[in-house]
Amino acid sequence: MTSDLDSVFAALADPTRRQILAMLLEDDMAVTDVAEPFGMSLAAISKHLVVLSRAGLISQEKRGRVKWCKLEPDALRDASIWMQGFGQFEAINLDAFERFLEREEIAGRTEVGDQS
Amino acid sequence: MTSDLDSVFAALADPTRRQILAMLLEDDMAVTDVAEPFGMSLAAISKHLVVLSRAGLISQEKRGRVKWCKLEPDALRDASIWMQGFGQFEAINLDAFERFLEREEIAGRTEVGDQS
DNA sequence: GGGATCGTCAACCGTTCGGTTGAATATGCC
DNA sequence: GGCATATTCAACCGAACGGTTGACGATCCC
Repeated sequence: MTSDLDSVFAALADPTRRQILAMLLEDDMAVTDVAEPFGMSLAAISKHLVVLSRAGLISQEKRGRVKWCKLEPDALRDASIWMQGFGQFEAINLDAFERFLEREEIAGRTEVGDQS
Repeated sequence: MTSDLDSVFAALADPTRRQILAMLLEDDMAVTDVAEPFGMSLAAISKHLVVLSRAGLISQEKRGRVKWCKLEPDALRDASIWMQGFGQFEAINLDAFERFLEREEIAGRTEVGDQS
């Protein structure tokens, strides 16, 4: 739900967003601090954070007037499982991968008749 | 180069393309056969294949008049390493991940002054 | 209350994306 | 040669993306 592959991969496809994730790997950060290293408006960063948030890759909690951003690495779990099914880079839970493919196929089929 | 994270993740962000990859997991396929299960024009599938090809996720070899599509799972390697650095889902080569982050950061910086 | 700070909203802009259709280019086969 | 098959090209379309700017709403603090 929160972390479907479409939104997760789309979120990861932007280098700014990947860099934000890498920054959050170190520690939680306020939006303004996230924006600081980028030569980009705060609004732009805010939008990137929305994308990451919708993909489930981060969570945001407002404390006072500052909104703290926190990495949510679990959202990468399904995506990672999906990818690992393709390469045999390391030992993989092939079972999980196959279940995942099935789930996605079903999701794809239901989507067709279910554009809300 | 061929498999930078931008293009790989962008390619994976589309469910049609992920399904194509899953199909190619079974066997190499001709373009027409790839297109068959999708309710979509051949031209659309052809474009998807270009995207996958540019991302390095598949290779295409023309034999006669039919062009065979082959999965190239190695292209997922870097992306997989990148992702695994975030979650501690399984035992990971953290070293590889850190080197990767650095490489990406450098690439990001050079891109700025280098829009050809 | 009032000014500064934090963050988002809304409108806009140019580009890319995912799809279509119709024409064009190979190639295979009789 | 000539027709069928396989695939791409080119032009077009609407929607989504990534960014900007300026106004706005909260919150902190004096």
